[in-house]
Amino acid sequence: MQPKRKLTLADYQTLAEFRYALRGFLRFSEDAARSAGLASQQHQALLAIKGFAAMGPITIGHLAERLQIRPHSAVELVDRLEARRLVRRTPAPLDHRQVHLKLTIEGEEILERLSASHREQLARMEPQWKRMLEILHQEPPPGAGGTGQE
Amino acid sequence: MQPKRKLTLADYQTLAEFRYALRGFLRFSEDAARSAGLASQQHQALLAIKGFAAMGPITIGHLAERLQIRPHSAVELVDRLEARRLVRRTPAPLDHRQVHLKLTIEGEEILERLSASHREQLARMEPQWKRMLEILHQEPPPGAGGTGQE
DNA sequence: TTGATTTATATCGTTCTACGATATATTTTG
DNA sequence: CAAAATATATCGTAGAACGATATAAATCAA
Repeated sequence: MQPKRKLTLADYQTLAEFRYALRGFLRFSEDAARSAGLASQQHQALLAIKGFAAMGPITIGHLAERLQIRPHSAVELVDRLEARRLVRRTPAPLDHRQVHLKLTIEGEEILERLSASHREQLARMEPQWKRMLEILHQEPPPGAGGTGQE
Repeated sequence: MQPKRKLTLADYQTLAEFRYALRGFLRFSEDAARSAGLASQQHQALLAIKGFAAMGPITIGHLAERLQIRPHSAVELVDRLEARRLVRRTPAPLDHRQVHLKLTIEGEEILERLSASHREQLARMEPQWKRMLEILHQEPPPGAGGTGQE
């Protein structure tokens, strides 16, 4: 359970840089969603519904799993999306407890715009992220752990 | 401003997979922070303070920039951290408007534990993330865009 | 130096999202 | 058919960030 080696200042810096990059992406995404009139989680829900489509219509429970939230939180999220006419609930024919979710035309349109800009942004960020992930992955050679400062 | 090519179902799936992986990491991080008795943002603030240390003591304003939040939100975050004795404010000697932030011993200890587990988790996730980022980066050849399912 | 402007931090009230606890409807099990 | 399990829904609460605004310190203009 103990870490294999002591963390150096450089390790903290790398972790902090990674978080900074992550925050940068999340802010981009949040701003993009807000520009489209959505909360970030609403955008992510649209994407999860659309991305699941190939496996059949998604239920509230599956949506919750994809977003890593509790099912009853997904209920509330879908409530908001349905109020904005971006998603529609349909009772599942086989199991009447379940609800199937489907994007409306408007939901599809908003998601398409957001997905296009996200794909571009992720492509832009890819080299930086890759570099940071590699640094985090590899163990530095012994004696090479310094502060890296000055 | 228009996307270069139409998004395929596979594109949505890849974007959704990427978000799913991201959510997975964020949930891991949130759970880890919660286990240490912290909110996720509190953990991220500790990391940002520590990671900035090589560039000198961090101010509220710099912390806000690193976390991509407004300065007055950083104030509130630091309020909570100081209440838990994880961070201490010190008036900046040169500019008395500024405040310098420093981790307490307890703050250092908690951060060290969390950073070690995060480094391991990121190393675990690295291959998957790298793969997804590459897929998002490269343009698929024309006619190759399918659903990718089954 | 003094007064105006800018910068850094702080305070207040509000909003959003997720949560725990709980409820209802439907399916499955015995 | 009754009991247990599953899926979705409702209600009240809490945490974090925000906009608007306030205060203190530094800088600039003349």
